[in-house]
Amino acid sequence: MAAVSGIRALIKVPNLLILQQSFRLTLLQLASTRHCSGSNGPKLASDTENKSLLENLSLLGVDVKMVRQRQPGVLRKAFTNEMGLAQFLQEKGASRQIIASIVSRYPRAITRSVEHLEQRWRLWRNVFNTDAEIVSILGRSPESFFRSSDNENLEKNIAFLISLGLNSKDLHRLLTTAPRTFSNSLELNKQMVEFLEDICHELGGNDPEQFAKSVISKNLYILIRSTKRVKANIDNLKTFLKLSDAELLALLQGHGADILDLSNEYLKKNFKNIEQKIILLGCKKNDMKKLIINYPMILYIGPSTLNSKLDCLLKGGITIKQILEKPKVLDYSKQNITERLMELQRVGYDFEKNGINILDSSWKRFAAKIEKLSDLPEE
DNA sequence: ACGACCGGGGTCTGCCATCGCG
DNA sequence: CGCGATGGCAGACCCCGGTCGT
Repeated sequence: MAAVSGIRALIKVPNLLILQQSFRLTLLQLASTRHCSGSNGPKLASDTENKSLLENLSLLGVDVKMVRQRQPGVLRKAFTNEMGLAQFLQEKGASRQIIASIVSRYPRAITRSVEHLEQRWRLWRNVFNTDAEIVSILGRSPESFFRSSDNENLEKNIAFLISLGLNSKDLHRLLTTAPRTFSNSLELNKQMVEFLEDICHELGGNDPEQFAKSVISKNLYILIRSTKRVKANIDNLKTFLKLSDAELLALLQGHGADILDLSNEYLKKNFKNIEQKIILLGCKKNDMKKLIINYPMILYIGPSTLNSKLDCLLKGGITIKQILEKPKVLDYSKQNITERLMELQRVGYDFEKNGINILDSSWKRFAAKIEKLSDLPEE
């Protein structure tokens, strides 16, 4: 123990002095030289936290309690690069608060060298136009950027995704929406793509590559789901609805892609709920198939939300038959539906005569319509 | 001029489990 | 064993407007 404290003291003293004088650059260099030793010596002190590190983190405004809770091992490391990281991020335009928040939420970030960070940043910049975009994603999800230290893998991933035919706009949306995709191992991403291609093949599709690409661009989360989950959902859809191969393929290529990443239990639960609810409302079991094929996103809506939307529509004078014909009206929030129904009632809108398409339009169009109806003399 | 049809766009992490390695 | 890397999970919609046929 004594020997270890000695080593700690050697590191600690210069750090403190330099910090007090605010010579950040010097500290940075010091930090990176500390890195090079790559020693595992501190094993001896595996139960002790690095005091100078703790001090640095406090200076940066990091929530040390959170760090301790998330990745306690990081605090015991002798060699870290918190100041280098902080400076790096600051130069990219991150505020002090953002930096503190990033380190608090993903402490391992401070183990990356500046060279590593620069390389990784460059790779991300292949997809993003500005540093600010990247900073905003790091603020949102530090883990996505820092969890992997394998830059080569990242580079290969980007190349792989491009090779699938995804253009730069797709790539941009993908990395913005599901940044974790890029930290997956290349192998994992390949597995999902191959899985999708196999599905297409099995269902008699003639362009598996196009199919995979289409599913990915429609469901940007698909690559961060397990093939196990996606497979179970596909199997369940097929069984529940007794779909033919061609029907299933069409569903998956269309809006059905979105529901593949629901958790298996949630999908089942929602399916059962829809079935129960519409039977309660006097529909037949085979209305389900048409309903879901026409509007797969209904499976996305949880039981309480869906039921209250339906009740709301029914109470507003719309029939379940009309809803089955135009299920897309369920796309809108309950709030939105309620407000529209009130407006429509005010102007005496006749759903039986005019249908319910008015509910499936933008507010702008809706308001214009209402205005026109209000101006019209009552008959 | 109007409305039905249809597709697209936004948005999504933070935690735990497991494995391999030194 | 402890750590880093990686896989996997639960969570649970909403809104807009181009276009084309009439």
